[in-house]
Amino acid sequence: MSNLTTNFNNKTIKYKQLLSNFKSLLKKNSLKFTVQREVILKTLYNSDIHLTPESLHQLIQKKYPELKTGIATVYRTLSLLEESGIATSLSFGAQGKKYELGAKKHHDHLICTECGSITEFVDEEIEHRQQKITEELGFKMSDHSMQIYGICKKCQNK
Amino acid sequence: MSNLTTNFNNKTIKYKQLLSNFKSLLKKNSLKFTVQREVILKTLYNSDIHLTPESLHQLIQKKYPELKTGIATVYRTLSLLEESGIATSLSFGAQGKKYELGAKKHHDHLICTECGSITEFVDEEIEHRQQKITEELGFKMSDHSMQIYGICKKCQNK
DNA sequence: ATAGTTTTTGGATATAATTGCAAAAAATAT
DNA sequence: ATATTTTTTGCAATTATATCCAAAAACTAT
Repeated sequence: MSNLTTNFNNKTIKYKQLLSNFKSLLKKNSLKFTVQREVILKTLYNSDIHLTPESLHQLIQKKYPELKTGIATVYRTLSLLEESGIATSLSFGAQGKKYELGAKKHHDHLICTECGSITEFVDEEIEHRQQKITEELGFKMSDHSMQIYGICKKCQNK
Repeated sequence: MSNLTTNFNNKTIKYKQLLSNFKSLLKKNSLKFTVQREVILKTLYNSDIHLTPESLHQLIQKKYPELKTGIATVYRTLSLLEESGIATSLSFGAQGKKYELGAKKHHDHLICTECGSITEFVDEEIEHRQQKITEELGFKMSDHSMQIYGICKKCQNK
């Protein structure tokens, strides 16, 4: 499975800092810093909504048409970002996956199964428990992801 | 590919009970009870490992060749089972999805990124917090999923 | 049991995601 | 700077997953 090495953890971060983290991650794993990878990272950073690989690809094609970035590269880079903990993906069953930078600050997700909206939240207590549980089981945690599915307030009032 | 699963707190329900739940769910939603749906449920029930749609399909074809169950039906039924909370899927990035019956008792997952093994666990405190958080946010929770990624004990000692 | 209605099915088709490969770009060595 | 090595890229091919549709099966009402 994944064999990437990472060493920084995720806090709210300026793009410059993020980029520098990304670069050192690449170097550490003998990967190359390419203009496509940068553009993908930057576009994700500048988007405040969760993007699908497809929509991210379209955004990039429109903004940087001269690059002719292929969809395969978008998929590959998103996987890379996810494996290294820089981005996170949310599963939407039939509707595919959506990505976001996980670099802001760690948080979990409430997903409305009616309208697809995503609400983020952080709960220290849960984070704590997770740490404790993994320790008890002799597991060395590197990452986690949690989603709660249900119906949001708006959709309940319809 | 590794596959061992450890169950803690495994309150397995009887197949008869599960089947009856499934039937009433179908009726409630004006869906029909078909032999294909039963075979898929039963095969999932009888497997103690997490199955991909593809491997589930192969198992069924081998055991019930006269049914000529199509892969599309397997996918459709798995989605149905997941939506209704009877089964859960775990994402494995490039390696696709794996399904299990969620009917035993709710649990979360520790996934080893080294060997791919899955360990299940339940933590009441986390379950509690989840409930509380969703209530506070006016959300009506129907389901949730949590995965912790890291390195398992075995793989650490290599 | 039979006929009428509704839903599901398998197969084909369409879309999403991944992978192989030769050419191109990036890093390294000279 | 240029040549050599390593990795990435885009495209095409493949595999995974979802959807369309006509025929078949399940249910309902007689």
